[in-house]
Amino acid sequence: MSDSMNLSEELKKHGLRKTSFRLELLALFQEITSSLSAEEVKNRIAGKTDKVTVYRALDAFEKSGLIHRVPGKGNVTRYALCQTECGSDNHLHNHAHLICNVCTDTFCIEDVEMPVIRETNGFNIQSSKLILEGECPDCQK
Amino acid sequence: MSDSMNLSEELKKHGLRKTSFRLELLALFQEITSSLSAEEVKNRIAGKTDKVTVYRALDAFEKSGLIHRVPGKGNVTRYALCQTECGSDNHLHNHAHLICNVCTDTFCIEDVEMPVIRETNGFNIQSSKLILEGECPDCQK
DNA sequence: ATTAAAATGCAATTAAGTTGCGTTTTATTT
DNA sequence: AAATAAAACGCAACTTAATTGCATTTTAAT
Repeated sequence: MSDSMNLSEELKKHGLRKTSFRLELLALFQEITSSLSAEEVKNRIAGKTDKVTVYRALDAFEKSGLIHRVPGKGNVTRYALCQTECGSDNHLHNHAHLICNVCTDTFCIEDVEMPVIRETNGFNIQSSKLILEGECPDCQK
Repeated sequence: MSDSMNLSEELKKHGLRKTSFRLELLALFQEITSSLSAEEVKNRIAGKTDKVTVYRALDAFEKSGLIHRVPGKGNVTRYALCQTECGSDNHLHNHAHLICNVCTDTFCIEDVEMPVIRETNGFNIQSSKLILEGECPDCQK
């Protein structure tokens, strides 16, 4: 999405209402380069917000095409901002993900070429993810 | 692992004791072509086995190199038999996974070529997974 | 100013997985 | 075959992530 569009317009465009929490949430996703779990969101938002509100906002953001789920370590759901223009209908994320084995953060990257597979072993393939696990620059130091 | 080796020998080779539950568990993994969650294991084992026993057996099987974690839908851990010869030290699974969007089962496949990436964006990569989501042959019908 | 839908907060609940601990079973040694 | 130590098991309780129901508040449109 364009940088010229502000947070309120961005929410509105995706059919979401402008509340102080959701403005802060969108700003948070825009400023990070990686991804966030519900708990991390809760910890990074100023003021006390109920966890249910966080979960519901993440659901709403995902459904409306603002953020998408990314793979991660452990059984916690992580989300990252959609780099491409997504909507509730088109929401495709065939890109690579880098997971750091040390800090467990997940980064989306668009510049690693994805293998294109439409069919294999009788499966018809609708989407692909490439997951690369290793050490992120910060954790190598 | 060779088919000529029976279940007891297989367990012993991996430093695990022969119990009726673990024999049944190993047989179960050998007969399925896809993967299992802890709950699915519990449901498919004859007789009542405590869930803690299932979780501990899955941990032990994984650590000893009999099974490995596979990616799946939702936040549940799934396991599949190791196709290659694994041990507690060497336990590498850089292969592709097929996840069915309908039945949510995950299949490991060795015949899809994996991209080889050693380094990107400052990350050094230690392992790779390719996840292909679509519809399995059974669910297409 | 009115109003309906959306968003929030609180309490309670579910689901997956874990921990502690006492008992049973296995495999090894005598 | 008996003794023994480690491994495996079962039960109860607990933790963590996420969900549901419901009443209240806020937003945006009329």
